[in-house]
Amino acid sequence: MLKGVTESHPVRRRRGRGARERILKAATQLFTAQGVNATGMDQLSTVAEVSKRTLYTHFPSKDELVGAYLQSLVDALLPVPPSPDRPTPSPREQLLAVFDWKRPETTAPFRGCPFLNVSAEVPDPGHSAHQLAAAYKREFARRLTDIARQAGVADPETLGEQLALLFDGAAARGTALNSSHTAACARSIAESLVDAALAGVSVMRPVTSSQRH
Amino acid sequence: MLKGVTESHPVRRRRGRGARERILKAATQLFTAQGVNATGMDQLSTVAEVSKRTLYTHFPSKDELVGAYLQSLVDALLPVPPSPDRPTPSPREQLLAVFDWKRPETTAPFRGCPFLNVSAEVPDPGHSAHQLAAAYKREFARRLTDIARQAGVADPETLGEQLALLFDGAAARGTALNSSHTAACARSIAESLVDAALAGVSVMRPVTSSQRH
DNA sequence: CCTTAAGCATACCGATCGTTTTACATAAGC
DNA sequence: GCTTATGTAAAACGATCGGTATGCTTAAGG
Repeated sequence: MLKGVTESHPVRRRRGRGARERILKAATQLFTAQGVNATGMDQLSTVAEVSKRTLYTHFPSKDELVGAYLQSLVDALLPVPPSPDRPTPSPREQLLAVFDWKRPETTAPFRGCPFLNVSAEVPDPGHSAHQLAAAYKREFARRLTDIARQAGVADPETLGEQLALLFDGAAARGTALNSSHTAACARSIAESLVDAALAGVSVMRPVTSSQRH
Repeated sequence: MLKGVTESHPVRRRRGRGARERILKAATQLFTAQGVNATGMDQLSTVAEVSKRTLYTHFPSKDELVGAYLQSLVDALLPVPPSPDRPTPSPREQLLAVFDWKRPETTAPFRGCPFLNVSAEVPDPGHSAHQLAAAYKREFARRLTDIARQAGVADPETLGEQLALLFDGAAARGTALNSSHTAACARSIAESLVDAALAGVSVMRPVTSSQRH
């Protein structure tokens, strides 16, 4: 249906040199929205406007494409620790920022965290995708721990792990209930945990200007 | 390999009338341990020691078997609200009991909550399995809310939703990290939430003997 | 320009999936 | 003990999966 003008190869115009970027972009869209198992390589090549041949020259297997997809998400989704050269919000704001979700304007079903979804979709703990997801989840908690530690929290490891667990709860429950309202619930719990942890800081070191907003 | 004595049909002995129970038992084991997508009907019939013919006479499709599997889990996993005829632990213990996980003695990978896993495995929110999981998750929170309400908590809906979110966080994070240690982290948060909510009760109604342990 | 690296369409492969079919066997209840 | 509902083994179906092969086309850089 809606075939091109002639009958040889005119359906899809050649798109030039940016095949790899289009593939990764399509993988991000489809894997995130549908999951990795429900997304076939045929659909992926169609959405990316790339031939399967080109697809497999850039990524020799689906597993490798999934790996590249997850790797590309790491840089985009991990909370960044405060750095001296960049103006940073308060530690409280940094820790709570992970609960401020912006839903895309689409009507697509809500799927909370791609890494959690991959963990459930690929049951084998030895699979590269599962291990990448586990590594991300550990790193996610570590970043939060670093922020908490730099803020002078007494037990930053516990707070980081607690906030990460709250995030995962909001994400997983949001996926199950097809809603993002869970983030607000998680954030309210996180606020009390962060405030309680931050309340103990002032007795250890004086309150700085960036302490509380 | 390891075929029977003769060469016609002697491999598996006939098991008699309990086919449906064996099927559901095998489905519970395999779907929970491997996920629904990674479990094929062939493996299922083998583990259940049931022919595929019998399998399909009892459950006309895999979707229906998945539905029966999820339905059988509902009764087994939902926390029960306190009833006057049965001796019940304190509300605090009831609410926190959902975080006491008993890992099976196997070396199988840990997969936190079957309903969360199904939600991630079946992305389509309109699919029966996804909707069954969503219904369970809502009912799970409602049961916790009921317990909290009967305990006289000021805002039982919020507490129920918070505890459900903590549970889901521990389950999802446990699946990703292949560990059940997340339950302890969730429980510690839950304890402070429950204790804080329960602390406001005594001013409204006198503390009963079952109030706190 | 013109070469050539890169991309194109499409048919096909073997494997596996859920499901059906065929022909046969036996446990359970009267 | 006979009947029959219930069970069995195994092959095969069509669909779909990840992945490959073939042959051709074109955009991009010197």
